[in-house]
Amino acid sequence: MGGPTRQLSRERVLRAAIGIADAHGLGALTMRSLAAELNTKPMSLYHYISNKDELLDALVDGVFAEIDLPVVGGDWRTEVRRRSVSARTVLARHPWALALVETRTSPGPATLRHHDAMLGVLRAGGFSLEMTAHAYAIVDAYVYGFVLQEASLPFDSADTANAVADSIMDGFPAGDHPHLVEFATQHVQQPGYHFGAQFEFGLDLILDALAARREGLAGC
Amino acid sequence: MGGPTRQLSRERVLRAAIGIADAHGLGALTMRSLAAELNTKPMSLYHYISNKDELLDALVDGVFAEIDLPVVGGDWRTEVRRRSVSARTVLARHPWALALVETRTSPGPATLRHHDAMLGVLRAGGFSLEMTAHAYAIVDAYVYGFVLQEASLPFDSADTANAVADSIMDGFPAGDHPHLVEFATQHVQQPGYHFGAQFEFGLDLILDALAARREGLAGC
DNA sequence: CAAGCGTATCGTACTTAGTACGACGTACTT
DNA sequence: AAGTACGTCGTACTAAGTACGATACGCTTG
Repeated sequence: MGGPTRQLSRERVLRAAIGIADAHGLGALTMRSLAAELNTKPMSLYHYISNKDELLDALVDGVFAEIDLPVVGGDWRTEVRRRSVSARTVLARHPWALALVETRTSPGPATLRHHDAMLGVLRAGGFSLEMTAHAYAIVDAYVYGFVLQEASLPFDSADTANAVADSIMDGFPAGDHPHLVEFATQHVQQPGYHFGAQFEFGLDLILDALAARREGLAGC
Repeated sequence: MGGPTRQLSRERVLRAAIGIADAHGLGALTMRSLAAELNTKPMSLYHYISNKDELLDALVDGVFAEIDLPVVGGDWRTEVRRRSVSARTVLARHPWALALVETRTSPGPATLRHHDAMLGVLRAGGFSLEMTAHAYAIVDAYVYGFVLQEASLPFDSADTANAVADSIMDGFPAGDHPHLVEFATQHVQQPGYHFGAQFEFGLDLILDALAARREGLAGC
């Protein structure tokens, strides 16, 4: 876009790829669209990435790099909470990333650094190895799953929720799905409703529960 | 496969599609491969599905249909637990389903029935509308996220975990990622390790925490 | 300055996938 | 017996990934 065509670079390629995926979805990210965005031709890209799969791996790692690293010295609850909020924000900004995570199985450097920091914070916080495994699995399951739900919501705001609900309910006998109807009309379609606002409630609930079992002491 | 080519039907098409996705992944599910599996030609399929997108929608709904429906009369904790374990089992059996969930935004009949039952169980269990929203969001985030993690693990068993860990650590200065190394050697590579076994621990932790706040009473 | 070389770029074309269009056959109706 | 509707499929167009090899540009070396 504008200006003389600068030299290509792996950096520029990756940045442009993220831009396309953010703006138009993963489906719009093709070698051709990527080349066009960079004012070049598809085959020129293959000097910086060996194939599209490797490009996708790099994108995932790039997203992980955007997430706040927890600080190993600090209070475990504070650090885990901060990085979880950050992870959720970042993943919501790049909704295509989660779909990729599921397929890619070769973690990049930023991903590894991230995992290492999280494990370090939990261990330093007094969690046993086994409880560290539990805690990390639970927190990440929650974060990923929450983002996944956000991404698959058929609506963005209460406004569109209305229309969507109506269109879905069409074609079903009235009285079917009574709880869904109650939920939609009495909760989702209320003024201040915003699905995303629930994130921190659940996160704190989970962190509380983990704190209570940090060293194996039973519940309350 | 074998026998005279029976009459096609939407049922047979969907069943074959699920079979291919289970066996060889979503990527292997093409209109051509699907046609071949059914001893027919690609264009014949279009009499039963209007396009591939609609096929994918139908697949997602088919997967939801496999999940145990919670019983609205029963104890909320028992029912939510049972259906969550079932959901995790089903989604693990069809690992491609989660990737689809993220893109599809028009829920099918089985999906709606499922949501309705879950909401009903929670409401009947004494949860306020708001706490129902929280509880459902948290439980499902956990279930989805856990399955997502399982699906993206680079290994299936402790055996392969070993090899994978080694190959990943190659190319990094020794001493980098100390916590990751500790975690891998002291925990993941121990005899009985199995990531999936953590599922119920986390689920119970979350259900305990929800029970404690069911009606807004503070923590312990 | 000329010759040579490595690297970045790109033109062409092959392959796989989704699917539009319309022809064909079979079975059931009238 | 003739028509009709529906299921089937042959052909072909489009989009996308990428192999192969040619080209072009800039830097080194004699």
